[in-house]
Amino acid sequence: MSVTMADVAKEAGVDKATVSRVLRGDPRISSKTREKVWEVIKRLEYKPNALARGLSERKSGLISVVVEEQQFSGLNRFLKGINRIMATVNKEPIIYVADDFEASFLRSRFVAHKVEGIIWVGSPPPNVDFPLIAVGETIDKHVSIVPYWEDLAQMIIKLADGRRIVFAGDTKPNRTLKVKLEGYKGKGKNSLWVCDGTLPKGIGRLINSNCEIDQDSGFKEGYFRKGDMLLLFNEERDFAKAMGGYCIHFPCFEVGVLAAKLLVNILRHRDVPFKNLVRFSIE
Amino acid sequence: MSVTMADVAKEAGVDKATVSRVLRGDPRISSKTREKVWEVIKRLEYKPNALARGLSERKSGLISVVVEEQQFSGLNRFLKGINRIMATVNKEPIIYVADDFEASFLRSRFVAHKVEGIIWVGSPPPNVDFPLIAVGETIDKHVSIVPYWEDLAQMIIKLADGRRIVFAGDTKPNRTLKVKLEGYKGKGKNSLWVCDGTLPKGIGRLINSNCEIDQDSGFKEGYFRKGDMLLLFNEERDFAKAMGGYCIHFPCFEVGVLAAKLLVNILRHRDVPFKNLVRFSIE
DNA sequence: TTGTACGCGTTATCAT
DNA sequence: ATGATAACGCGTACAA
Repeated sequence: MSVTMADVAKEAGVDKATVSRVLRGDPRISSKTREKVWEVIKRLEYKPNALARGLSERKSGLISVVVEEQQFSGLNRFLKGINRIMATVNKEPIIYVADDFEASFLRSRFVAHKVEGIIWVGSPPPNVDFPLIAVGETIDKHVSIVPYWEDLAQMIIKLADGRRIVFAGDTKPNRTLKVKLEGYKGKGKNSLWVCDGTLPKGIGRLINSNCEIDQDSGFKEGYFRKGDMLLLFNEERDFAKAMGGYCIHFPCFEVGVLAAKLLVNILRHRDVPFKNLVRFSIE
Repeated sequence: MSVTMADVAKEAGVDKATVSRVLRGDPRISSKTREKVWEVIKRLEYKPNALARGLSERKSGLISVVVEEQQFSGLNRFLKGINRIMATVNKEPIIYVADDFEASFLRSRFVAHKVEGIIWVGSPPPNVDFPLIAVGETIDKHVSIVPYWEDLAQMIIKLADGRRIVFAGDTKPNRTLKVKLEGYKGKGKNSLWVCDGTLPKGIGRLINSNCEIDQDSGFKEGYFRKGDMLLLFNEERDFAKAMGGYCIHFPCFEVGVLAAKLLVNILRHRDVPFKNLVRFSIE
């Protein structure tokens, strides 16, 4: 049996209500009793029961983080960002990596636990009746955090400067980015190439730069020419560097912090910007 | 105001207690009232309040997942595994990526929320008074899931067969693995080499296999020879393949499932194996 | 088979 | 400035 408010009250010789007031920093409590109560609280190592508090206050101190996209790399940094903020406001994040789950299932869980708000990475279902931060897509009627794809595409195009753009590595560009890059015309045709599975032949020559390029490769797929621009993502920075390519970086931690802050502000009924763009960087 | 048990009771013309019993599958309820009650429950979309239930039952339906190691790649798969199991037993995982947090802080949160158990990736503090599954290290008096480093080291050594072992890529081998590999002696000295930052010169030649190896490189660091064995981790499988190296794979999803199952069994007071080894695979 | 009444640990509304 | 008491929503021993 853990120590309750009643225990503290009895030990301090006051009423439960007084303990509650001390705990919540009620100003109209004499500093004498306040000190006495705090002393007992610490001595008995009393910790308020969040369930009882929640039941009484009609809020749980729980928020939920739903991550749809299994491929979301940098999840640890993202969650760390969320933790960083939520810890300061005494809210615990319940996590769901949800490729598997029906929206209705999740909803019933959230309703049951009186979750106060949701951070949803991916496409939240329509008509969510919780405070919601959507990460990744712009959602009508919800605050959203969206990668600034347009900006990224333009950075890439500018950097490419006519060279063929080649994506390699385990993380591939998503559909949105590919669409944004569709307009790009480098020299020759096939000015954008997303490798799947294996690295293009010839890519090693970037490193051994004294070698000649395959004469027959041209702009054909399957061959990497020295003039091509190589692009990788987050985790493969070492390879990008080693191969003289570029690495696209998405600030997952910062986005986690932002999402958490936005949600906290919503819970406090403050105004928040509806659409929040996050810039990539290219290194 | 959400619909409560009392609402259901009134609507169905029975007592709250009866509704509660129906909900909990109490066998001594007439099938007639049971059906009636279920009908109302569904019609009103009644969802039991987890806070009230928890307060009454003295358990919250919450467990916690603490991930210490910021570098833990495959976190999404791991969490997905945990979700998969926990969803079947109606437990919600609270997540903490905890490099930042004091153990005492975490403890107070867990006590407050009446967390039923913890899955801790990394090194849990001593004297945790929660049911605990430790992932990554063997902890006295706690059930643990540990990577089978010994086995991995031996697989690597066997595969290397005298070749120099070279780790490249953004994910590096940890201390434990390096220690296990210390005994390995390949041809020449420096038979193990962990690249940091940039890829070794010469690595590209693996792909362009018609090139000659740098004559002056020998076993010196900074140069990759054709005879070397290249090793990468999880996310960099494409590169490993492309470069004729190997990729070490740790089954994060399965470990998540295992951790969750073990914890559930502990909560049900079943016997569980104390030390659970998880094998790597090399592809 | 079902209803009554109390307890779970807080917060909030009255009093005093 | 503080105490008494009624919610909050559910489970359960006891009674019927």
